[in-house]
Amino acid sequence: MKKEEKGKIRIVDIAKMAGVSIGTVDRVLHNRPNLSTKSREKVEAVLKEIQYQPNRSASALARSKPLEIYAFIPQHAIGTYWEDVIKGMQHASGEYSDFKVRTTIAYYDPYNLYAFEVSAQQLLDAQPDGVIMVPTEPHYSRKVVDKLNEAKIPHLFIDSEIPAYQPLAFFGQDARKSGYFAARMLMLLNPMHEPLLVFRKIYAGISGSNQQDRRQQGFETYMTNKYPDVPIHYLDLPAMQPDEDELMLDRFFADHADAKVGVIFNSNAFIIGHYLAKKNRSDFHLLGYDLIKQNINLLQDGHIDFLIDQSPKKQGHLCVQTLCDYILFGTKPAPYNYIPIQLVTHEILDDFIQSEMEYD
Amino acid sequence: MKKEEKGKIRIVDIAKMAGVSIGTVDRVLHNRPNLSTKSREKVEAVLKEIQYQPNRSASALARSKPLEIYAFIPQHAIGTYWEDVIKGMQHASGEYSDFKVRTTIAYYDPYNLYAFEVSAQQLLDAQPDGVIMVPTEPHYSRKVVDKLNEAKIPHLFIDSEIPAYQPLAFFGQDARKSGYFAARMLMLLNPMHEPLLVFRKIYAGISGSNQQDRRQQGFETYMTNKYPDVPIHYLDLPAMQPDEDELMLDRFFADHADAKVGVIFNSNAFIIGHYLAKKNRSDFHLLGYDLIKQNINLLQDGHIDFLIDQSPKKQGHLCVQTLCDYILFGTKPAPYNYIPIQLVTHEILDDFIQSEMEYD
DNA sequence: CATTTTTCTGTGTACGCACATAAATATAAA
DNA sequence: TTTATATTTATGTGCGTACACAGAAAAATG
Repeated sequence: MKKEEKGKIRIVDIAKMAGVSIGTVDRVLHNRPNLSTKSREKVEAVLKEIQYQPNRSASALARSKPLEIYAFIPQHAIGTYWEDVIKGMQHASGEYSDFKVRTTIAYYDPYNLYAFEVSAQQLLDAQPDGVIMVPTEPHYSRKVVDKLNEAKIPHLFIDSEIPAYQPLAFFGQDARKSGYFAARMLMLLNPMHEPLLVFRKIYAGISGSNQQDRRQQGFETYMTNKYPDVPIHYLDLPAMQPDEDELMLDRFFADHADAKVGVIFNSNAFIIGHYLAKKNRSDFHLLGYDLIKQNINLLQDGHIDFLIDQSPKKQGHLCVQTLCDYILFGTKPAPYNYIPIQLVTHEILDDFIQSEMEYD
Repeated sequence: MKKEEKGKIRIVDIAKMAGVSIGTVDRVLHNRPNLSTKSREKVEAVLKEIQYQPNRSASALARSKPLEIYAFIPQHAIGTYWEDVIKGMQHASGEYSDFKVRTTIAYYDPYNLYAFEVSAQQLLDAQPDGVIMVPTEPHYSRKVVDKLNEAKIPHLFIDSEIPAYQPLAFFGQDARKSGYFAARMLMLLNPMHEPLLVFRKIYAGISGSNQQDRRQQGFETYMTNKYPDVPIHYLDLPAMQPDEDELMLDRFFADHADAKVGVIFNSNAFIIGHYLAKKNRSDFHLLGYDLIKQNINLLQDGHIDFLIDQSPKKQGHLCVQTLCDYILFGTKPAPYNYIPIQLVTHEILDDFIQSEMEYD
């Protein structure tokens, strides 16, 4: 970090050292065609000795075509968590606008195979320079990933990981660990070791997200290890019509009147929170995920005790930034980028909100 | 965020619109001398209509003199918290190296007025373009701030705030809130409402940092409001020679054998943690601050339950970034930038460490 | 074998945009 | 009108990119 300061090596310097012209050096750097093996070797020899760091400003200034980044995101998400992820992406895109970066959001329907494939094809037809995608159902995602690999389009996974598919990098939380941690926090709210309630959201019979399932697994691991005797009761909310929810919740709470603590492993905590507020149950403690508006309100009112934040805007931002740095400057990212598991209570909520505003 | 995309307005465009040459526009933008009132007005009129966003790459490329940022930091801090702050600064500096930014760390002795003034004068003599400083004792800091204002050198405060001095911006945690939150977390570990122990570190009779005091205030506010009947016992460790510590701790713990929970409002939790480890007291719960190496080890061993993280590297990074953006591009920062209060346990520690590595 | 055409390789250079200074012009003072 | 000063214009610089072009080598044609 100190060496380059003074005598920054420029591309002309390399050309001089290698005894070729700058155009030739450029060909090596971007491995473009039309150059002989000898001159390639000469340049590569020089590059090995000095480690060349191109001037990003000059590079940006000179680039002619814009860099097209596509984000492939589940569409059912308007007004929710994904909205913040997208904001973060757009913010990064704005910061890189001098670098001629253009970010496009492409939505897909994760519950409709046919529609999904159509969207995926549209994505590929656009011939983007890089793709950020949220892998949902592994089988669906596989096809897209294969085609991206075939077209040699670098791609990142965000939110949910499928290690076998080997994207350029993954950004998101370690879901199991987060569930494990959630269990510990819940048990702090439950010193009398009363039963725990777990609420789940089921969309059209499908679990919805890998993340939800993995968090639950982590939670169960903790409970099995540390508190095997604490009973856990589950309620699946189909949540097609909210009025049904209330009936189900009435019954569930009546059946487990001794429970004082509950958890839901997605951003729908507000459904339970609203119910608690309506029924004036201030004795019940709830842990949920994500600082979406409805959850925030309930956290402030005291109907949600803990929210685990995932810094969605930061995630979106990091993805765009990482992908651009890779494509433009060859910066290799870490394969796994785990976002810290952040516990938010009403006391410290404001600082989290303000901090994420950084990416607006 | 969409408008500029297509027809980015350049400085020549402005010149054309205003009917002057680019040099004249440049004078207005950087308010340099030697231009008539009429042409200034003409250009300003145009600038008001369109909102000009200079191309940062071109700007960086063209700048001739480097931008000198100085960070003014307490020196007793080697091997501790400040080290990470500095790493974050250097990382940002590296990222901005194409923008010809140079960051220099200047240390001062916060416990020696004379030495402090000498350091401050050296800082001012260097005529930096911007300064990041940690205000310690208000009276000491005042003089430096006054001189910086006089020389019109923009400056930020990091870590500790003195609102009356009105720096360009503040970066750090809301210390009172953090203490308030710490109290809540402690009480979760203390369901039987046993007495609380508070450990303090006193350097040469001086409290050390504003932050420590403010955290304690927040803590006491919470306890007074919510648990006025829980006794709190204080121990001040002069901590000049560690062997004395042990004797004091022996006595303190003996006097308050019923206490199961303790807190220390600075990064010296490891002192208590080491003691607990040595005495094999695994029943005692401890909350401390900062992910410094010694604390991390004890968190992993289970001798510290909670650490509150301040993202020191991120803070350092943000400061340099903010200051550069302000000086180079006139981006006005928010006056208060509160870093989220992050609760770290051994379960989720790794993700925090990895996340901060982003700034290495 | 000489000559033309095609393919390959490498060179030169305009361009992107803001900045800064030298040169040129206009204006005022002498 | 000359000299000094104020104001504006013209131009070169920073550095990497990408393309047009020149030159050389190889292949094809007569």
